[in-house]
Amino acid sequence: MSTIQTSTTLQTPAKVISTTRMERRRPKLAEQVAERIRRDIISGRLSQGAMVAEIPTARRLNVSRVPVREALLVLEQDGLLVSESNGRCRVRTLTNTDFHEIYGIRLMLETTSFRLAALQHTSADLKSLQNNIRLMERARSLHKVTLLDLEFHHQIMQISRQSRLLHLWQTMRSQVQLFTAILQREISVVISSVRDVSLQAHQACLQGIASRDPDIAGRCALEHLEPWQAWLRSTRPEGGVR
Amino acid sequence: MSTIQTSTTLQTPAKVISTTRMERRRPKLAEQVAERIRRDIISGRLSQGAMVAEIPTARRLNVSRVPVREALLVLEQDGLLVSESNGRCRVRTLTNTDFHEIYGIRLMLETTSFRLAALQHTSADLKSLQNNIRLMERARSLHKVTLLDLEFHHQIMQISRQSRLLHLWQTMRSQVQLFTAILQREISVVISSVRDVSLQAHQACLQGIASRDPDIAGRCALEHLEPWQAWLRSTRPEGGVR
DNA sequence: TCACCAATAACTGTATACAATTTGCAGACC
DNA sequence: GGTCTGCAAATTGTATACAGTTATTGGTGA
Repeated sequence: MSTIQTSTTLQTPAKVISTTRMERRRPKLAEQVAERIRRDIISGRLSQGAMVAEIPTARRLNVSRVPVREALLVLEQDGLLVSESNGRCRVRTLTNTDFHEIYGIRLMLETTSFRLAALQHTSADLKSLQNNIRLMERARSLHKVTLLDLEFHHQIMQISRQSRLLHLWQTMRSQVQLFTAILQREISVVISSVRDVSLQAHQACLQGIASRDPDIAGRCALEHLEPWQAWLRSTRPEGGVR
Repeated sequence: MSTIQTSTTLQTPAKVISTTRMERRRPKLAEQVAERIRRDIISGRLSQGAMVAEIPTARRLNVSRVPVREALLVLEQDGLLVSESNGRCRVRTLTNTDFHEIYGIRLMLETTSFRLAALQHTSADLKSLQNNIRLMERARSLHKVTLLDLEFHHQIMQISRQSRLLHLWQTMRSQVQLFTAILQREISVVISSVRDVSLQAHQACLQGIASRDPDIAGRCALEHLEPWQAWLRSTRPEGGVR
């Protein structure tokens, strides 16, 4: 009993240690468990409000309770779980208010990162972003497009070179993913249109950052997220986030 | 072996369970341990770069390793500890770059909360802030002033009524406290001057929020934090945060 | 004196054990 | 039928055990 059982229906990342003697430590079980539960929540296999108990989870994944406990602690920090007063955990239920909140927080973080990126980027950074755009042009699945989109924004966070900003983003990232996944399940989206909209927006973002003007770059963040805001407002107008 | 030993030199919060059958659960050991280590770091009893190992800490606090492990996980999330590739934890060492970063993140969070507070506050909220100011007028110790200052900003976060903004603030809060504590240890400050400066700034903040204009309120956040920024720049100009 | 190596001590990662609490259910009682 | 009660099962909080890994120390040879 030492590795997560891979026989169930869920796919495994199979992140074996790269043999290239990188300074990469063997991923702790807790991390694997957290990642697995995270995927289950985002994919909807664990539905909102579902209880996530330590013992059944540990049994299901064929590990002891200790790594599960730590995983749950992390997932609670990430806002995917809420712990009740009796210590039990449930998958967080997202309301429309939560959607607005997540949107607002994301706007705050991205505006800051865009501004910093505009001030601090190197030509290599721009190339990297350009590459992401090229990859998205060729993407043929919604999943791939979604991943590349997230990666694009992550790259900009990294370009801003602020470990704490990146950290806050990582904290919110799971919720953003959950948010996106839920929306995609609710509304039927067409791959090509999503990709084209994203591409257009990303190209604008890249230009804004390249301009080295933080105000222009910051406005790009706002404009990129605006469509979501509009859609949210039309769905249910629930107090302004900004 | 079940409660944190209180015999050492460190004071204890003595947060006994309120017998008033509140829906308040008994605080877990992990939380108490985390709080204790947090205090030790902020107060400087645990110096920067010091190793915080599980077994000695568990022995010192007279608990088992499990609560300590969870506490360390939380404190790492809070940015007070960094874990090395071998799994060991050290107290984070703050450089001047970190000071700038923390200042920048705080400015981002506070600007957002000030804007939201301007839009959403009730008269009770303003009364509460006013009360904080009154208490500070009477404060006679630097410690008290510092606590009230933090409480003032915390209140504004709460007024903005965004659980995730509050959560990100809580995540950064320890580092802000550490930041402040270190500065106060480095530069000799006079109680009355700190209090007077804070009071003046807080009064301006209150007015800005009361104006219900998010732009004015946001500018208050900037102006409140500006002195720190100036001081930081004069100490060592290290790349603009904004 | 310095480099190298082995034995040992200490620490982390994970599993298991146990006590206290909570939940759920079955049957008694109104 | 509905509600109360008490027992059994499940779950959490904490402690301990054990294996594998890392740091340390002390000694040996050049």
